[in-house]
Amino acid sequence: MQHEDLINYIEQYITLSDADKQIICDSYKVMHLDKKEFLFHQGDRCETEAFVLNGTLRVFYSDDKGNEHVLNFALPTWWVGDITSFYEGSPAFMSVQALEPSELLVIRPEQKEELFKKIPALERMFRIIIQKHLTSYQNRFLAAISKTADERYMNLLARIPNIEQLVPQHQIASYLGILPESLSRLKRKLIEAKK
Amino acid sequence: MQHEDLINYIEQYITLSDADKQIICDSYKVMHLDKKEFLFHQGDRCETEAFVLNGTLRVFYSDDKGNEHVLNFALPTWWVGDITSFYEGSPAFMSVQALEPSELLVIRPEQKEELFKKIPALERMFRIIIQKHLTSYQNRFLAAISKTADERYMNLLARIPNIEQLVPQHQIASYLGILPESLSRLKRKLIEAKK
DNA sequence: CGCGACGTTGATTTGCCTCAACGATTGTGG
DNA sequence: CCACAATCGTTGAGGCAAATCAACGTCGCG
Repeated sequence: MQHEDLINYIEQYITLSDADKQIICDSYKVMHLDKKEFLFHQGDRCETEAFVLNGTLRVFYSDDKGNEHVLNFALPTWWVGDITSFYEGSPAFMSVQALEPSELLVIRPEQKEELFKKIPALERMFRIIIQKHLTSYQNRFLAAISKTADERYMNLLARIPNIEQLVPQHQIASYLGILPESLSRLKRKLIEAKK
Repeated sequence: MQHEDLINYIEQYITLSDADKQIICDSYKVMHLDKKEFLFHQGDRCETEAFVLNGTLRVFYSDDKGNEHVLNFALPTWWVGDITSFYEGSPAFMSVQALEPSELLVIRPEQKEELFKKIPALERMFRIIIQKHLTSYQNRFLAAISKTADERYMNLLARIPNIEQLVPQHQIASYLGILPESLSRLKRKLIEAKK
């Protein structure tokens, strides 16, 4: 059953009847992304919100100079989407692209409205998830202005120990807000300091 | 009528009956803060969510080294609070302090639950507000890693032209993520460049 | 009045960027 | 299947933005 991980995830937050589970399975469709394929592009409307079953994705913003900045990664059991675009229909602020072949469970805005009507308790879960995202970006911002790149890197490693195996190094550099060259030097410095 | 500004604000989002307005007026209590007084402290539970009627406040985080970082200001018609602490009862991530004598309309968690039951359309409004906050912090983060302090300062001035009259300069520096000395130099450079 | 809060200026240091070059690996078309 | 291109990580030299440390003037207020 492909929806098993999602059901388990939701049951961390709320209790589901068998009927609820069936509704959820019917609402979320399996979707495959090839490596480098996009879930949606910055500027387009984001019409899919996704739960990652497996694979790895990156969420990034392209600035006016054409530089890409990784806002986040998306790993199994994480949610990915542009909520403002998804709910309000505005152009997406960022792009989402698979770094590896990935399996997702996706839902569209109308279906999500339906789902909320059928299982109102889900509203609470998603509200909490949005709050966590908000806190996460507050922390990223604080780290960006008050910590060195070394500290931010160590911090990332502490949160996602196997991140190096999951995404290429220049994507990690982008996530940290530095250049690949700087991350390379930084890592060497850390290794030499450890001796 | 002290709740007038709040009613006007809400009516930008949803339509209110006279009965709704009465409910809102009953739910939000007027609160006064003296200069330097706190709405709540980092680490405490945030039991008040506030709508600013007038005055100026700062939202800030104290890091492990004791340095304070301004996450945001709060000006008339802005909301201020720690949503995660407010809803989940966790310790507040930041502190909120009045920079000037300020008038607020405040609500407590239980009252807000009541309010949502009576006027469900408000849930939608607050969801949109949270999304805007999320987008705002994404932008702050991106600016912090990809723009110079000059650009961030110009950006702030564009968004809040009279910010210099509202808050002292070292608070602005903190908001920008730089030291007061740097902001002072930066401003002189901009003035000289203009000549 | 005198103290503390605030802003300014100077000298020096540091963290990361910029530009450039170069191996190693991956992947792709002939 | 090989050859060549593209992608990725590393290393070096030099530069710049902002931090750091320190000193000083001004203003407002108890």
